[in-house]
Order: sequence, then structure tokens, then C-alpha cells
Amino acid sequence: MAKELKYFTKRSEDYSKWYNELVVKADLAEVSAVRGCMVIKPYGYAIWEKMQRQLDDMFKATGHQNAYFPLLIPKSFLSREADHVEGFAKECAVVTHYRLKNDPEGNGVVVDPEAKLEEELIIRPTSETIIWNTYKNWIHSYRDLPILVNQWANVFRWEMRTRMFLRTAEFLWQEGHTAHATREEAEAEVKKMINVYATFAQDFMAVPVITGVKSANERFAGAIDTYTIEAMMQDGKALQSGTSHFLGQNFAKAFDVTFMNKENKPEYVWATSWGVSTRLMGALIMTHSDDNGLVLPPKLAPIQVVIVPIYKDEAQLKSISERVEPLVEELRKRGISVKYDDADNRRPGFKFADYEVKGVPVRLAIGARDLENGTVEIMRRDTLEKETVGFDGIVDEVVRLLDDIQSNLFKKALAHRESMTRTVETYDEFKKEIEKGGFILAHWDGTTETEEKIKEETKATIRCIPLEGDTTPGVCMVTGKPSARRVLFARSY
RNA sequence: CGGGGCGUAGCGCAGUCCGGUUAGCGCACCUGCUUUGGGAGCAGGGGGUCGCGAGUUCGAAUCUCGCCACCCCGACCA
Repeated sequence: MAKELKYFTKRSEDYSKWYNELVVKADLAEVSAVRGCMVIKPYGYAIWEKMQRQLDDMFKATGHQNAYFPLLIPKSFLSREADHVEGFAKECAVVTHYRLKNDPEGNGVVVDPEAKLEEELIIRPTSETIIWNTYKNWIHSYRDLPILVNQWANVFRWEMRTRMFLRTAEFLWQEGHTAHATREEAEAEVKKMINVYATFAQDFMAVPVITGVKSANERFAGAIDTYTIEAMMQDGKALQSGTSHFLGQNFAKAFDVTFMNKENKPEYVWATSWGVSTRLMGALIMTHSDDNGLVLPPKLAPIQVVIVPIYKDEAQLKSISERVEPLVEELRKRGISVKYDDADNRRPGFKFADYEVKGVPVRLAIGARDLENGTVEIMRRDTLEKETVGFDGIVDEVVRLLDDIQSNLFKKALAHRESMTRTVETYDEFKKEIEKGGFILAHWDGTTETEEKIKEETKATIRCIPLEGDTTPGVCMVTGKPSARRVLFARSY
């Protein structure tokens, strides 16, 4: 099976380059003509749609509804919450005019200087402000609460450096924005949603994650607490894959959103927000893929099974098709998405390689030889193992295999993470270990100064204070001051 | 914004140092024949503002100056 890599930079040679090539060659996305933006191609978008559908079901199951809010946000809204604006002010696209006109000098069109807006509009980097400005009108009584709303949308941040899926100027995401009568209820919502994300990542993406709380330094601008799921990529770097924020009453105060409680007294509303983005696509790619291309977990693969006929002439194709069509139907009845690729403008070898690059989990190949023997060749993308099995019972075999691939991918990713997670006691040890990549569990005194020092000297940040795991106290590896528990360090994307 | 790199066909690149035929190669594309159980072979064909602008020169992809774009490393990144 050792095959020359004709199309890829090896993963081990240049991880960045491998990733970029993979995204393009698996037909997921490409760099667009617009600075910092990305074109998501149909195949990539199909994966995103599967993620969307699953997440949306999970949101509905936890009592949420979808709504939609404007793309443009009056600049003044962003001045309301001081901490919040601090995190975004510098990185937003601003709309200043509302009209174009023909260039008097004949060079196409120019911005009409007459059409200057009195108040500039900001293209949303996130929607807290416009949503809380709206919630002010929706909320008057405790009877109006809770509001459990989610929005699927695009957002835009003028990032200085972009990478496909991981950090693009424009990206697609969902943002949940909930309003509650009590602190306890809001805090429970925050935890509930980070757990939804963790479940989704692990059960559907087959990406193991560590759930935890962000340090003060790393949390969302305007939040009291930020919960996160952190995944480890194959190169040992961490990827923040989803966040859930407890916003306290900060936005309620900034937008003056109060409700009358049962005692007829006004109170500020408690808020949460939570989101995952197309960055999850990056996590998916960087967790499972190999030197032959993309590897998709069956639950998110747009095509779960591809069937490739091998034939010499029309007559052979016809008899193969007659054999395959009932199989396709049978598989579809079992809820499996199947593609029967009988295109005659590509040779089988090309198709094999092509579906491997695209990460299709299971491939069936069937030719004249198989027709005679009553067999079919079956290959699994995760291990690239193939075997020839009897045609009868192939449906059950495919179902079993899809299941097995799904759990195998998770196990593999988990084993990789475990093997690259270490515990260290001293700062010297830390500095040495961080160079090898991966997660490091170490004691920290809880101060921003120490965190900054570590970041500056090692480029590692605190990914989170895990909710689970070893909670024994100790002393900070840098300052020797007391530490409540070990926290998770890594270099990150 | 700092450091480095790059810009030549749809994509990837050579040619630039040291100016001189008609600007070249691989992939992709088109046509034909043979092929089809792991990215087919042969033959033929199409496709170029050499990033943009100015300058030097008999002559510029090549030298000079200016500008622009993109990529990488930093800074930045709820």
C-alpha cells in the first residue's frame, strides 16, 4: 500500500503546507479574491451542513429557537459595553457610505462623498450588542424569561493573518444568546451548552476535547466566565473549538434591560452567549487526516459509501450496474448516503485516489471478477485496509464498518492526545517539554502576570482550567506560590 | 506595523545574477487511437498585458526608480 505522494506535501514535512493543500485538493475550500476570506466549495459546505443540522437538533432538544438579527450594527452600540468594545474595536470592518457613483474621470465607480453616513455601521464581529439592544424591547417581566435564541449567521473580523477555516476574516457560525431571570439559571445554561459542544465534538466529529474555564486573560471581552472545549491537532497544537460565555449582567446594564420580578421590583437580566464556527471544519481536518488526504468520521461524511464499478465495456458496466443498483437502494434504506460512481471519463484508479483524498469512509469496488465469484472489495478509509468479502451480507458489513470507523477515529485521536499530554513540576521542565508540542498540565498561581510571563517566554498559553481531572493543589511552577490545581498549557492556533 | 520571500498560461515553476532568435517546462485543458482491478500511454493542438507605471537602451521578463498584490515568521487574534 506504500504509495508515492504525488499530490501532497507530507504531513510530517510541513504541517501548514500539508493542511492548505489538503483543504484545496479535497475540494473543501479555496482562498478567495477578497482579502482574508475563503470560498467554501460544495463538498466542504456539505460537511458544514451536516454539522449544522446535528447541532441545530441538539439546540432544539435543549429548548432553543432560531432567529435572525441584522448584519450591520450602529457604531454607538459598540461603545456601550466598555470591556466588550476593547476586544473588537480595532478589528472591525466599518461602513461609512451608502452610495457609489460613476467616476467622473471614467475609472469605473467611486464612493459618492455626498453619501456619507451620519453614524457609521459596523459589520458584526459578533452580535451581543444588537441582540441586547433588541432584547430590551422583548423583556419586561419575569414571565418573558428565559429567552433561548440561537442565530446562524456570518460574522466578519479584520484579522491580520488568516488561515482557511481556522481564522478567516468572514466566517459562518451559530451564536446562542440567552436571557435569564437568575444568575443560577444563566450559569446552568452556560455549562449545559459547553457540554452540548463537547458531546457534538466527541460523538459526531470524533474529536476528543477537554472542557474547562478560560483564565481571565483569555476570556471573551465582556464575559465574567468563558467555558471552552480545547482539542489537540496532530501537530500537537491546541485549537479552541467552541466557547460558552457567562456574561453576568454586563450587557443588561449596558443596554438597560430589566424585568419586573415576582415582587414587582426591577432587576437586570442575566445573559449568556455561546458559539461554534466553521473553525470546527479545521478541527475535523487537522484531527483525522493523513498523507492520502481527508479522513471523515462517517457521521459527518457527505458521502459515506462510494461504489466504483470496474469494467472493460458497456456490457460489463451494465451487468455490474444491475448488481449494484439493488445494493444502493438497500443501503439508502438503512440511512446511508451512497454514491455509485459509474462515470466513464475517469479510470478506477483515479476514482480510488480521488475518494481517498475526499475522505469517503468506505469504498466498495466491484468488477467482472466479483460478479463471477459473488464478491465485492471493501476498503475502509481510516486504515486503508481492504478485503474481498461475499456480496451477500454486504449491507450489514458496511453498517458495522461505518460504526467501527467512527469509534476507531475517536480512539485514535484520543490516544494521540494522551500520548502528547504530560505533567510537569518545574518551569525548566516546562520550557523543555513545550518545545515538543502537546498539552502540558502544570501548576499556576492564578495571576495574569505569571500567565503573561509564560506566554512571552514560551509562546504557550493557558488553554483552560479543566473541569475534570487531577484537582490536587500544589505550587506554581514559576513563582512557587500556591496553586489550586493543575491547568492546561499549550501552544495554540 | 517590523523581518523574510514571491509575482512569468487555470495551477505549480524555470529563465532574471551576466539585456539579444519566435519566452520555456510539468500538471490541467481540447482532438484522435489504444487502454480501464490503484492517480493511463502515444500522437497532435489551444492558451501569455512576463504584477502595474515610469526610466535607461538599437533592443528589457532580465538593469534602475516608484507603486501594488500575495505568502511565511513576528506583533495581533472574545
